[in-house]
Amino acid sequence: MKRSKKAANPLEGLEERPGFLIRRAHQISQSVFIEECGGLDITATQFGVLWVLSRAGALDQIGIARLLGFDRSTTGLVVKLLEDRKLIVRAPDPDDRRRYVLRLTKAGDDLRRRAEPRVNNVRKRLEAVFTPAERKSFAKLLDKFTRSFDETTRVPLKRPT
Amino acid sequence: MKRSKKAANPLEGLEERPGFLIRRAHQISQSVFIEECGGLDITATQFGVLWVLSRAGALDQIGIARLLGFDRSTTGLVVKLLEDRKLIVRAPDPDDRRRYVLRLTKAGDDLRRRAEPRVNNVRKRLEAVFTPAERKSFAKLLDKFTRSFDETTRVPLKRPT
DNA sequence: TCTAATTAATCAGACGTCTGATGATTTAAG
DNA sequence: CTTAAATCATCAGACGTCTGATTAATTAGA
Repeated sequence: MKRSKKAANPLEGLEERPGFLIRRAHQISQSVFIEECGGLDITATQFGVLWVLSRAGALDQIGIARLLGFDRSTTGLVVKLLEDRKLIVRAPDPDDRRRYVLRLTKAGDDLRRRAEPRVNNVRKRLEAVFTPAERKSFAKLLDKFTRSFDETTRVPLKRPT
Repeated sequence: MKRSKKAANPLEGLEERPGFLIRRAHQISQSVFIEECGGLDITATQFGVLWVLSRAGALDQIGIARLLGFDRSTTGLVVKLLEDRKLIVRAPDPDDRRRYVLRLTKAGDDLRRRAEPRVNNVRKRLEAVFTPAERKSFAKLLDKFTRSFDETTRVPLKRPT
């Protein structure tokens, strides 16, 4: 009997590695977002900033980073992009001259409002592959996973519980 | 009774959005990888290429992309990087002049071998937050999720089952 | 008070990722 | 055989992401 040098599946075990699967899941969720929000010319990251500003009111860059778990540098770049597109405005904070206070403009809030239903659609599409029980379990496990590592990241998430 | 304009948690619901949690999980898994493999100067993506070449033997860029689910352009850039570092070599395929056949060099395989235990450690660390049952469930759900969307991605994964 | 640690923002540099386009080659259809 | 479609590689351009450094401002400690 011949011993085949390469097994039928040379990549055995790949589909069990959490790192690999998470990367793939992220790739998928990004592409569904782009698909759904294509016409609006907005990315998931950018929407996150608009969304958090509409929910939390005025914030500085670090505030946004803490709520969304973005890196400080990343946040700075995204904010600059949104400011250039006049979707947000920056004003120096009179009480702390290191800071700039960010707010949504009318255009920014309009875009956020138009995007919101599409973003909900993204969620629906992503969750559609699961049964209700699976959906719940998936969210719970992801939540546990991310919370467990929160403190080890450069920007620990500021969240309840 | 006062109705407060902003709830205690203005970001309610964020931690249930799969897109958000997946992004965060990816961020975490990347940073654990870097932490663990820091000294070796290799990223998860680069390791993926070394790993797949050691498992599947010689491949062209598209072959790698299909096995790992990388974009063609991404693969091209990563391959170039590894080639510059002399971890892989490219040779024109005599049977198809559009292709280049990629192989690990000795240095590339050495690096892969040194990285492997650390990569296993990454996995252990990521999974350590779960009970065995949760671990299994998490992998299963991620697998179902990624498989379900496979065909909608630019590079559908070539995998068994 | 004066210094030291902390914090906000920014920048340079590197890598990953995708889109859309192009050129070269191979394969399939007439 | 010749043309059209598919395939591989590559490039330009854009955005996201992180690291490490710097500058400016605030806060805490001696």
